[in-house]
Amino acid sequence: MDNYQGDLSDIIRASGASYGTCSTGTPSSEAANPFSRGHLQFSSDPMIFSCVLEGFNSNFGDPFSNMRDPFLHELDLPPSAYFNITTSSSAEMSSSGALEEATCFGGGVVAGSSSSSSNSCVLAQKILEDDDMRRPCNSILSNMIQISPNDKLPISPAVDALSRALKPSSMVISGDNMIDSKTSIDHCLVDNTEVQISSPRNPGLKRRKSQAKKSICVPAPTAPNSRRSGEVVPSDLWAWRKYGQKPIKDSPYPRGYYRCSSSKGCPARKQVERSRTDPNMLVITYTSEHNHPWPTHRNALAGSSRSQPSKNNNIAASKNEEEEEEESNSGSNNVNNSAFVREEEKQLEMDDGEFSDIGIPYCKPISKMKNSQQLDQGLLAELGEIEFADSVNLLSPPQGFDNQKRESNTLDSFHFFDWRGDNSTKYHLV
DNA sequence: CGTATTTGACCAGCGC
DNA sequence: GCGCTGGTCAAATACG
Repeated sequence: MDNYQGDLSDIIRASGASYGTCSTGTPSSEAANPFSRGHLQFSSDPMIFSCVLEGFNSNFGDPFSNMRDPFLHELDLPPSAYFNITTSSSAEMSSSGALEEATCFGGGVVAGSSSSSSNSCVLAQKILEDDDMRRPCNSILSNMIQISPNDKLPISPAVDALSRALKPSSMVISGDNMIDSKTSIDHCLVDNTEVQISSPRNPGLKRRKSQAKKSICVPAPTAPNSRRSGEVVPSDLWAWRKYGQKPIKDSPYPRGYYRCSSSKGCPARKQVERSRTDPNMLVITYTSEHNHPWPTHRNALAGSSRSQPSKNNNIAASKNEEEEEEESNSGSNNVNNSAFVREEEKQLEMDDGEFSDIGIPYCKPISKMKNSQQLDQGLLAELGEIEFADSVNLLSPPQGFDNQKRESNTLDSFHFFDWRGDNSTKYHLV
């Protein structure tokens, strides 16, 4: 059981602000490792994407269980390589409320197309197995690729390969042959887009003892998510309690220290600080592992951060966000879609007879779809801005947690990532 | 009143 | 050994 502590790397998240679809695949020959393979695929239509996760539990009954991304056959990836790719919209795209985002952990290939906009932003992270954690679900984010509009910087060999793989309608980011953990490239181009690579292995940051760390970089939410400081921290599935804040040398931004409050005595820590190079990005460093399963019931988060809105606050906050976004995005017409989603999710909730006891909003889990055919374009067109972010239901849970989760099945992923702000997705509430 | 956050103090690792 | 810096503790404070 300890071998599969839930962690960020256990998550697959896919979201589409406007339309999206996601399906899960069956175990392949690598079934022994439920995270052995997976990929996300975006269609050329910026409004539609799909994700296919291979090597996952077949309980989802996905008719596309045997589907494999053709790119998979072209890549020989070690099982220890993990990827996270996030594509987010440009300013123009976000102004219309559109966002594409996908995260794939667990090894394999991440494939997909960015939005049709030439200045779309892609954030990809290559995750390599940490020396200290030779387990499938414990990986270290060793590299980060951020693609943002910039046509001034020279292309580098490593991401030249990336750029070749990143086609307008289909892009593939593969593993070790692209960028390894020792990559020192800072910038390069992909389709006239700057690719910024940063590594958490900052020589200026000394390690306390020899703790394994995983660092990720996420867009900094813009909506206040913290009580006093105004600092905003994207929340995740775990409950974190802030226990300290320190100014960091050579950085104008302080670093916040958080410990897991989901379980008493959990050694998991995370540090949140703004990127020195891009204040719009947050660098989150996870230290140690959780010694407990994911919180399976809202009560398990009793000690969660106050900055994470409670159920009523969630609704209110979401409404406010929608209102704010509607105000800022004059072209957006998502109100009706939101209502539709609520009804849809209400029905799902009733069908499953769950979630009602915890009284919290949740993102529609992909596994609750009767089958992936429900994800056809027509339905998705109505779903509007729904985000398929229920990583827990989407993914096979970590080994050992499977039964527990099936029993409780009340795990809510609402807080897995609370990517608010101009370029973030929106949660739709029940 | 319970809980989360803030913040100064303290501790530990590392380089000189 | 000393100083610097990062990480943690815990009392004070704020919030619901």
